[in-house]
Amino acid sequence: MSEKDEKIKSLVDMGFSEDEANMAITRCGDVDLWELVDSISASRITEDSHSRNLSDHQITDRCFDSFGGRKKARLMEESKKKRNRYGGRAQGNQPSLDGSHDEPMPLPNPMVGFNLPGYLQPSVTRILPKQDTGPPFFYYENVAQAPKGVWATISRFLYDIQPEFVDSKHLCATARKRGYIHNLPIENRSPLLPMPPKTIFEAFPHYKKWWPSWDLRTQLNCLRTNVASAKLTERIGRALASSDSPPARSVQKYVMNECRKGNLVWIGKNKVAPLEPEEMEYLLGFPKDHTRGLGITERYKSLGNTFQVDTVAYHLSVLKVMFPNGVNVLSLFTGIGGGEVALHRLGIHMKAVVSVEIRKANKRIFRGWWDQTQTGTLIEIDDVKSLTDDRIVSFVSRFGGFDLVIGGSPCNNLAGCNRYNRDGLEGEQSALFYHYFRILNAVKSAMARM
DNA sequence: CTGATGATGATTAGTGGC
DNA sequence: GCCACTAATCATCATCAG
Repeated sequence: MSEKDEKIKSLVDMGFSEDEANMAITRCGDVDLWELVDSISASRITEDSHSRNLSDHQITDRCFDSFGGRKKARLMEESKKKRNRYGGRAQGNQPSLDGSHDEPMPLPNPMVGFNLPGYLQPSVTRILPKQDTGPPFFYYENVAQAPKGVWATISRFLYDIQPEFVDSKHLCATARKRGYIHNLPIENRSPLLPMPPKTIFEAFPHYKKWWPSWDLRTQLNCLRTNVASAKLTERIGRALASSDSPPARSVQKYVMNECRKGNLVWIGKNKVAPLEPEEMEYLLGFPKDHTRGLGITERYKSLGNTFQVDTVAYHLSVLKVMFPNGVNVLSLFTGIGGGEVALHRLGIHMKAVVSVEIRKANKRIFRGWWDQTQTGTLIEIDDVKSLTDDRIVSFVSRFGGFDLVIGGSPCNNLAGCNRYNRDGLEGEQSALFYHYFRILNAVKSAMARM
């Protein structure tokens, strides 16, 4: 299969037609896949606004501002340069030859977003262009520590809105460094109450008993989808048992390294263990036993992939006064329903949720929670690829539009702990981001015609 | 066939000495 | 600036037991 054919196949997989793919390649030449997507989306929306009633000034302005002007100029600029994927390990910090470079997207330190409850930092004020404010509101999430250039690309697609990077360790006892791009107001936010504990001992007081004085951790690292093996925790136990008290520095170093990597806690003398699923549910802001009923492996996988509810709820809290009668939600990559749990805990009624989630285990958990706690309408869809523009128009018509489009697209090909397929935003799963983009634009477009 | 288990580095950013 | 070092990280695969 030629390179061109592969690109066409990828674009078709993303939900574009073969004609559109061919035209984009003709227009742009031999450029990266994401630039082709950009080009197709630009021409789609430009056509859309041409074929529509031109008295709709807001939409017309919006399209030409966002795509007709800036983006085309930028495409010409950037299509000249070759992008340097990680893979050439010999290249290191090689400066770009033509002088151009991706605009840097540094992660803030401390990673506290625009503001956080209880932090007396200067609260950021931001003014979004009118065309980027809702309706609909949207909320997009992914891992903060993605490969270079990924967040710059995501931000570019999502209307050049600056990501809000937040480490959930500032809100709860476990780290979770994530980037959020949204068009929600950022004033007058309010946290879920009660505020979750921020330290390991506050969250799990019984671990004090066996916690050695030389383990200085007060918070846990990011909860992931896998757990340390029993063999590993046994090795740690043996190393400590055959050591002095306190252990030699080299032993301490080995043990602490493994404890940090595996998020291990002290459950006995010289005995460490990974967290239980129930403890993860608690740290992440879910109700007790939210994922109960799945196998242990599935529970860890589902929990490792979800939102930290308090963090997301803090951002979504501004919706409460805006929608006293409830919201219609389009939920992409729903997972176990972190966004919905956040809305529920905020006391925001969900009139209807259209949920797209492909894993059966997640669907079962979410459906179970919904049936027990909600009275609104739930519509389940398996795959973002099958949520076509036509179906979106139909849903928008049926529900009178969506108030919130929320979702975090797959991080598989972005996450640092992936040894095998960390190939960036164009990776097999992470490329589904472009469906988030496509679907969001389809919703905006359909709602503009209401 | 399905689910549980155990083993498997690299890419980033930051720090501190020189 | 350069280099050694510390540190964190929504994962994947082969294999095994049932």
